[in-house]
Amino acid sequence: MSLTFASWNINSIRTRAHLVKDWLDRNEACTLLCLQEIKCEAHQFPPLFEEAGFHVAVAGQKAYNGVALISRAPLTITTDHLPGFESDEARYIEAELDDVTIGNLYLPNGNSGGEAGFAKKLNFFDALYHRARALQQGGRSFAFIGDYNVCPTDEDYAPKALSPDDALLHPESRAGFRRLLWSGLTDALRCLHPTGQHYTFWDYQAGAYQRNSGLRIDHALLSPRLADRLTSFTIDKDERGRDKPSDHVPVVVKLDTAQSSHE
DNA sequence: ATGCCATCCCGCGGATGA
Repeated sequence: MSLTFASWNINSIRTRAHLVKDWLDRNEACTLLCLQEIKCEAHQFPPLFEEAGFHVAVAGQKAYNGVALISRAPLTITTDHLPGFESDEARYIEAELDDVTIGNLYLPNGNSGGEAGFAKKLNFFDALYHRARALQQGGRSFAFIGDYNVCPTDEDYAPKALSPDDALLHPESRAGFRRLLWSGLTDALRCLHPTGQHYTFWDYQAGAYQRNSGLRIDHALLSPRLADRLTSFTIDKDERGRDKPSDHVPVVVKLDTAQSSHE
């Protein structure tokens, strides 16, 4: 069957629960929404989604980070942390939806905390690579979607939107992303739109959105069989223009019906 | 120019974000 799923760094779900609910109501084809930076613990997650019939799974923590899944279909949670990422920070939750495994991730920014902070970012990339290998070896179709906090190439950020030494541009950050591609994953946006500016984040400061001074940092990486089913990747840029928006916008992946195997 | 803006915390300014 076809499958549509999405990712949105919401920058506090308690502040923007109504925006998410409105978005879900206008995007009925979206089966699963992956959220990052919910910035609360599970018991603080707004109840309106479950009250409206959605299935909700939360890996939360106080004040910072936190990821969640909001689904129209029942989910099986496989893990609420990324194996091999040695941290208590809530940055990963993974679920099975039919025959597809979805990993929802919030990668460390890497600009704070000095060398240890940047090492944490690289550690997450390394753990994600090993998670990909494990899922591949288990024969699973999977997608890693979320806020990767990396601009993969110079085409993925507006001139002067970041300082040249920013952790989002660091060669080792980009190498971590490329290593996932080399393991066989497909960058869904670049598969369909090989060139051009396709930003997913605009800073709150200095009129970045009005100047289109953005970044492409929210990505979906697809395993080979899912990449074969990819039909569209859309960036819901209009959400950035709403009242009190997140600084990120939703990205939506559509997959066609799986082909049945012959012989 | 490392601020501009926005979130969180049992706040009264600081850490974090990217």
